[in-house]
Amino acid sequence: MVQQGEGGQRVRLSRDRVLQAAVALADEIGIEAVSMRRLAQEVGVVPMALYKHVANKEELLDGMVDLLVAEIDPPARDAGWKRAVRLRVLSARRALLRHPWARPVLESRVNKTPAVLGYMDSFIGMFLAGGFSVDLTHHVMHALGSRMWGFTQELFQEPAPSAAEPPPAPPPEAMAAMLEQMAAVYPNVARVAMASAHDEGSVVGPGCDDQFEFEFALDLLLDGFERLHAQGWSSRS
Amino acid sequence: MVQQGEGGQRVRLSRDRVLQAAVALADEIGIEAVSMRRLAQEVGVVPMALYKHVANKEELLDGMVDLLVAEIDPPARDAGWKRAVRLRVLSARRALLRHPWARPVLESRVNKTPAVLGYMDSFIGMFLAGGFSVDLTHHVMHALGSRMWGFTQELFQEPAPSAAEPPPAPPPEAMAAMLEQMAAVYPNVARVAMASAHDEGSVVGPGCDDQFEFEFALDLLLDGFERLHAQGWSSRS
DNA sequence: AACCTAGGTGTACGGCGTACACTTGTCAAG
DNA sequence: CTTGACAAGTGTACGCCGTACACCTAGGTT
Repeated sequence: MVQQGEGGQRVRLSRDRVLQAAVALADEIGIEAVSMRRLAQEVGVVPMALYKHVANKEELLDGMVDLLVAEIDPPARDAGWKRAVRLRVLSARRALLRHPWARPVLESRVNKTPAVLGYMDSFIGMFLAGGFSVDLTHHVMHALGSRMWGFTQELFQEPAPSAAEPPPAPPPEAMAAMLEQMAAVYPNVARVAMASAHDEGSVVGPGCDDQFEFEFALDLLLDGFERLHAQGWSSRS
Repeated sequence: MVQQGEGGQRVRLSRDRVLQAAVALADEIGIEAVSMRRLAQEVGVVPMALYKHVANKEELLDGMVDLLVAEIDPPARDAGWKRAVRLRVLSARRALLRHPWARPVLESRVNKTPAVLGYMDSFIGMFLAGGFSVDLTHHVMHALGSRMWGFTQELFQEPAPSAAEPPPAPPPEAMAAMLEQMAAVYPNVARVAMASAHDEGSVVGPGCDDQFEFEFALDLLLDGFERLHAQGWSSRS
């Protein structure tokens, strides 16, 4: 995977090539396995060479987020605030699903880059353009929270696909016993887990449609926003 | 801080003492500074000694979460589902605010301990007891997402209080210039930031009431849930 | 031809989690 | 009181990590 020119001569590194490579690598092996050393190896260079292009690992991660943000569609024009917000969030979500590393990285970021601020700015702009008061817009952005980025803290997230293979699935009869025991100790969890599993034929496993859940909550919030907006809600009241 | 008995003799370690110490240490120095080595030093023992009480660092973090969960109040009795859920979430939030390390740790957890499952089970139970269908309960739990734990992904989280002191605040006139420039590039961000800052007299900084934002979004969701419940909503429709 | 400098190298340091072989302290049975 | 077993604590070591710092080197400018 070492990047080389025709005659074996090195291709010059650049900040952009470093960031692109980092994104590709994280897509491939997972963010927790991306180290400066591993990335350097990937671009065919000694680890310290990377530091000529990014100040440190934090800045590398910031740069990766910037690349992600660039994948999110701009706001739809003439669509009405609600539809525009919905479309954009779903676009963000698509970008996020293409890059599984992005969620934890976004969560960990503390300093906002210009690209991130730009995204937030234009996001806020959609509400303001829709006639929302500055006040309501503010609270509504908080209410959206991470949904602005196309994700929510998942209740049950399946363990990340890692190089280490998971323990072998227990045999079906043991599984049934486990389920029974589970139902005894956590009856409520069992009830909703069973119900959603039933609907799709899968006995266990996620058994619920991530995208559906996401849109369910998103629409619930958007409908709430609409109601508040219509009744001229303000935070001093 | 080495734990010793009267005559200087060691106090026996135990899993519980390890976990308690880990929580206290994380409260004090921040979770990112808690290492097995640092924790061992805190309890007056060599690092490897900890492994006689927890299998590895992951299990240590799981144990810390369990301690946190134990701080959350049980569901209120005879309060109606909405009030019960609201009270409980706010109790979780209080626990979370006492332990700033908990949010990132909760986010990173992948295997649910019995204590966590127990919390979720009784949480789900509040909706079922309120007459919610299993189906609606399922989606409603997803909609709550991390709010069940008393937090949401923050839009602007202030940098964690770390040992390293932050760069000195720029002089006020430079600040004004920065704000002006910011307003030019990110007009919408500037508008909502200004407005919320204005209300509280603080020129900049968070300038918005975390608790208020949290309750705003929580109530928006709960009201949405109520509406769906009242109209007998079901996911197949 | 001489020089400058941006980009790439090599070595090293202090941290991390934890495997593995060991000593030590405690307590129950003989 | 002795003994021996087992749990608790120790010491050393390995392979990772991010990155400071001094150095070399290839290209382009003068």
